[in-house]
Amino acid sequence: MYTKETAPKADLRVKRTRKLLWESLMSLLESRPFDAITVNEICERAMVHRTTFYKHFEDKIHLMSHGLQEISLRYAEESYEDRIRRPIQMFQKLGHLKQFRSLLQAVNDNPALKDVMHRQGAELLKTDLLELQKEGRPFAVPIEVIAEFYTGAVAGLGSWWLLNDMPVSAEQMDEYLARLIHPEIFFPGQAADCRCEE
Amino acid sequence: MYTKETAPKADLRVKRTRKLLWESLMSLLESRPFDAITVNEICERAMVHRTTFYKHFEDKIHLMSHGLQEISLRYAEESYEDRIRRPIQMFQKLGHLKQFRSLLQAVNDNPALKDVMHRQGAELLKTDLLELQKEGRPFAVPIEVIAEFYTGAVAGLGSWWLLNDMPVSAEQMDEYLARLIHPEIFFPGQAADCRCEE
DNA sequence: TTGTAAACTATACATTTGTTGAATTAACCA
DNA sequence: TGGTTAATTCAACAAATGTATAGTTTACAA
Repeated sequence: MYTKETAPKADLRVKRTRKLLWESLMSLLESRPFDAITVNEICERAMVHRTTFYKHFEDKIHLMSHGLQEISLRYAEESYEDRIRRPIQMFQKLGHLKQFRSLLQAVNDNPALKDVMHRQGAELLKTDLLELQKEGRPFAVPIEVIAEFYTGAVAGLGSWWLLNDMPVSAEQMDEYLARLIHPEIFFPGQAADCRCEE
Repeated sequence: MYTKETAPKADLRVKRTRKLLWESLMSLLESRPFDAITVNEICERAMVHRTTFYKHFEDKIHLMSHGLQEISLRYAEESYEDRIRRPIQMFQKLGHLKQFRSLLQAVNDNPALKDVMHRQGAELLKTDLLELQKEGRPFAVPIEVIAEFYTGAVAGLGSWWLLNDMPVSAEQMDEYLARLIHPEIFFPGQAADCRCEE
């Protein structure tokens, strides 16, 4: 593998090859589930030789992972509060962009891809929490534990929601989430709106 | 495939074949990760022809899934309260049985297997919650949503814990979990011990 | 005990995956 | 613009997966 994920000063050819492969995969996903797509097909449509593919990515999972990473960077530009409070809505907003509908579906019905997304989500959340901790917010539990807990919960919920064809609205899902999550987790001390008495 | 998962009146040969395949896989897992084990090897050690394997299971994931199912049936005999309140400890107790150590590890580093376990866990929890609901306990959120939320959270936490070589004790993990989980979820109304002020 | 249905074995095949080594092409930079 | 380097292509290979078909064995029950 020449350059793998990290491309310090990407050659024009490298950028083009990756772009073609990614677009090919996205286009194939519109008609077929991820598992039914072969590396060969991706390469044919991208007009890139199969050995070239393997010089960039270990397998199609890593191609997806690479693409998801880039999307998640864009996603990370949203405010922390929005990400925390309305994760399912954010998620859905992404899914509404036509280009991402089949992508989300693909991720959701492939455990390995779900795993990739889970990891990316947890890392993102962890850096956010670290930031808050530096600002002096007192967490009763290690932030790494919080990140894994919350990411797992949201991922589980989101996965179920997608798998069942979104039986309720994204707003409703976030509302459920707000009821299920302990306010102390993200806003320790200031939990005036604790729902215990509700 | 002759009989697949459901064996109404299992032939002696069927039972034997499956037992041999399962034991073979378990034994191989002690020396190699799941992904490094081939169907061929499982069959060689089990002294079962490869085509026979495929007549019982789609692939090695399904063989594992079948075995996990049986273990999870035994696990389900524990009390509801224990399962809910000390999931990580239960999990670990299982891992302490020598026969299950490598199994847990195998599940944890294969996303597809984690997914299988997640689904089994969620189903188990859902039936428990349904039971409680029938007894008149008022849930503020659909029990299916609770089940997915909690299963995801516990799975995320457990996975992280195993992946990082159990940096803290199982008791400590359950303690963290108790702090992170909103008491209202499982014990609505009776949340006298709400930790909001803590 | 014996017939039969089933479970199992055997052989052969098509696909996909991932790798290797050598030849070719094209981006870059001096 | 031309030389160099790195990316890409090409051909060939090994290993694993999964399937199809035909033949053999064996558990079970009549």
